[in-house]
Amino acid sequence: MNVATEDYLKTIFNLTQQQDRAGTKDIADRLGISQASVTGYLQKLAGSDPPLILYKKRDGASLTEAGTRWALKVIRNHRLIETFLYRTLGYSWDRVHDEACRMEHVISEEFEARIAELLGNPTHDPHGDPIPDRNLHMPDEKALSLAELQPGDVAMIERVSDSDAALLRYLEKNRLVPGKRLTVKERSPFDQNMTLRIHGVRGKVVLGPSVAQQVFVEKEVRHVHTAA
Amino acid sequence: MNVATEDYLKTIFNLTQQQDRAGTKDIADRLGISQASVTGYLQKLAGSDPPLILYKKRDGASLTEAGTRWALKVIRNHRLIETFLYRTLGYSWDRVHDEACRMEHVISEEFEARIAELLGNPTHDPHGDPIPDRNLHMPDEKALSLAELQPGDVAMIERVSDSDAALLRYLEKNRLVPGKRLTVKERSPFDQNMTLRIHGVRGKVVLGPSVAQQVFVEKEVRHVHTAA
DNA sequence: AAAGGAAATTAGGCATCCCTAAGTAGAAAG
DNA sequence: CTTTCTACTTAGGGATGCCTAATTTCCTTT
Ligand SMILES: [Mn+2]
Ligand SMILES: [Mn+2]
Ligand SMILES: [Mn+2]
Ligand SMILES: [Mn+2]
Repeated sequence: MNVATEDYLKTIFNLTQQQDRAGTKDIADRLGISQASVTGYLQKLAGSDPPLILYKKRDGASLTEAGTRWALKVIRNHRLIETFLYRTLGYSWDRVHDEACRMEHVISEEFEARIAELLGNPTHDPHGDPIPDRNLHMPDEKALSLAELQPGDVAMIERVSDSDAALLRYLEKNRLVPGKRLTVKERSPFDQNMTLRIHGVRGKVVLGPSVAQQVFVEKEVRHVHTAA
Repeated sequence: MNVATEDYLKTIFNLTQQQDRAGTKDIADRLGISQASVTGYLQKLAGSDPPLILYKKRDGASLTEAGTRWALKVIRNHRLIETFLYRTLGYSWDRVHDEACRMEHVISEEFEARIAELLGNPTHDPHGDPIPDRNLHMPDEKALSLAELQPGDVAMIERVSDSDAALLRYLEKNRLVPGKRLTVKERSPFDQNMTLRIHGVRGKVVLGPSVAQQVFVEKEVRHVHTAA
């Protein structure tokens, strides 16, 4: 229906995956607009019928049932489009986000259904983010960041943050893509740099904490060798 | 860049294919907005830098060089998207227009280039309209309407008007699609109804003039049998 | 308890793109 | 030549979604 509303809902959804409420400043930062504009728009979204968000002055916003449904619809569009651009049109994974962020607001349900079909109803986008299904169900995204691992940990890359194109190019160059397994070799106590071995790839990779925080993993349970 | 501007330019382009200037009322009718709004917007388009249209009070609008280029870009997007929806996603030809009219404003040049490539640089959209090439060259659309044919004429359907979905469904049901050859059998002098035989299809089709006017053909030169 | 600072809000305003109502210009008809 | 009709323009205004500047609230620090 409406580009601004959809981008607000999507942003609030993403923010409330980690915290329980989305603050005015965080929303403003993500959307690249002023805090004052956000305040005004939040009031509007809370006052619409049906209300799309719960909003208490000075306490941020969270989505209502209606808002969540709408957000998931946009997120499904976004991630399906990204997958389509990547797989069918041959886009590189750092170029799909902006295109999807514009297209997600204009495609019809027919378009959505047809690309989902064409792609075989994919469950994850190129960055590893889960795609809500037709009924808008989406598995919980576990949020264990690579930065939280310790030396000796083995993990599989699940997904990476997709908003910074330069970061995506950097990650791809270093083979830090969803599906790859890795072992944490070292962790510097001073700058928090991590040294990794990526399985099936020669050499080691050293990552600063700002990068490691943007990569999310599933940790493998290590075999425990206790002396019997 | 801008949805409103692009739809105005596209509309003016289409109108000036037949007349030399696009009138305020015609533009208003096509865009479904008031004449007053059109007047205001035409003034803006004429005053922009560079000017996108030539506009003289009470004398309608025509595109400048810059305006033509922009219009052709949007038309290329539109027709490529229609072709893509039709061929790759399996849309029916009466459903591609609205989707394309929304998407045409948001896709990047990369998207345009990639679907053109995927489709093998098509020269015509599903309705038979020519697609401007990469350099925005487009062959002249000849505008001989089926309604202008006489009994005995043989012609090939080149293109059909694509703005009315119900008409498109009707045409398809009667096999009046680009590429088909037909012979005009009769023409009623009272209501201008035409009776056609479509080659390779059983039976005859009777078309009223309002339908026949929306179908454009290339007439075949008939063999002339002169007594020597 | 007071000061400082970050986050949020209010106030006022601007650009865009549309509207209705009222008036004007020009062409066609009488 | 005058009336009438149509197309067109002007005037005035509304919704949307953003802005900056100023103020308020609340939390942290001292
Ligand atoms: Mn978006
Ligand atoms: Mn993504
Ligand atoms: Mn359009
Ligand atoms: Mn078409």
